[in-house]
Amino acid sequence: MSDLAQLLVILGPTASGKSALGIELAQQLGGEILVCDSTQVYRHFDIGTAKGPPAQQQGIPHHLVDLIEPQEVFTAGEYRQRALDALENVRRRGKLPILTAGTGLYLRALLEGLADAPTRSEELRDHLRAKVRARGPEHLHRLLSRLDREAAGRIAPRDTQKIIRAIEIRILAGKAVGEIHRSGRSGLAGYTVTKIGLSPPRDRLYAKIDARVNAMIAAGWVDEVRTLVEMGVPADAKPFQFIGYSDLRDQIANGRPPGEVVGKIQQSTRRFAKRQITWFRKERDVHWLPGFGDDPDVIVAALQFARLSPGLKI
RNA sequence: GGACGGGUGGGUGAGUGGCUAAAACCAGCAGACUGUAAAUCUGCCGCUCCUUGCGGGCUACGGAGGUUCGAAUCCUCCCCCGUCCA
Repeated sequence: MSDLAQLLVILGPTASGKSALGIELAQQLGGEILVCDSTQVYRHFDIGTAKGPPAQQQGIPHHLVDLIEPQEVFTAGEYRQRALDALENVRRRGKLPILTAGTGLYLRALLEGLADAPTRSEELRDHLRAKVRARGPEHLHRLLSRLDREAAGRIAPRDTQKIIRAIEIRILAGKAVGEIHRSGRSGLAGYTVTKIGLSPPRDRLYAKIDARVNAMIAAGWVDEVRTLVEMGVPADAKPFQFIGYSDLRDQIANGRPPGEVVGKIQQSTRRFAKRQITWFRKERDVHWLPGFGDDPDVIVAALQFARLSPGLKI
């Protein structure tokens, strides 16, 4: 028991104040931040992914940010690997690791592990995607039915992305997805995990999101996008799929005012927040706090809860 | 004052007598998701009742009347909005 290190997780939808709370707790408890966010691992995509500028970080080290270049593809497996390393480093320094998590899949990959499935194969995927273009998504679903009936029953006929992954696993591993999943996965060992969830009221969260998008624009998001294009980041680079980036890029390319797409960006962000909420709802053992992470009451409550949790020596 | 065009569910917008609680899209809500996850996908979406059924009731297409077995759809009057002529 006393050998177990503590890991504090702060989870919640975008704009709920995870970073602010994380920094506050890190200061109070001697911690460092581990970011669990699929977008912040990309370098050069800063404003739109809400990376806190150094001034905001109060000297608290932030890990798992700016790991790769825009052209690279990142995965949950890769994240898990890097997060385990980062976690170990923080622990070794005797600091409290505080994970601020907005990407549910990555959080789960770290805490619960991933099944022993093959990594993605770009060649196979290109091939399968070509099939979809030629014959439609249903064709691919029928193919999956023949290869892995169980998976086909679970995946919607038009969910091409998940169908491709299932076929990929079946072909590369020679086994059905279900079989691989049933053989288990190994979660995070050696840590006592304490989870704090932020769940501000929906209407206030949405208002905050709208305001934050405006603030991002005011902070020079458009120039950031312009620079990315000038740097030669290809239009199909993964991070251009992140909310707002391709909208702004297209506006710039067409010589239209970026303000036109602000409403659309706010809306996409709200919908994204909703999906995060749905995901986190079923996360187990979360101590939910009904406000924003920079709300003094929430900070007090979070500190109190963190101090009570087992294994935390402060 | 006159001539046309139009007023449909939160929005846009189809629908010209029954197959219409009303297409489609958007928004919203709910959900799925073990290697692209800020991705990808699914369901619901007037109110209400229950014996949850291709079930019942109620309300609904600017307003009020009328025609009809039956009207968002036809007729009359009225009220708004747009364009044009005076």
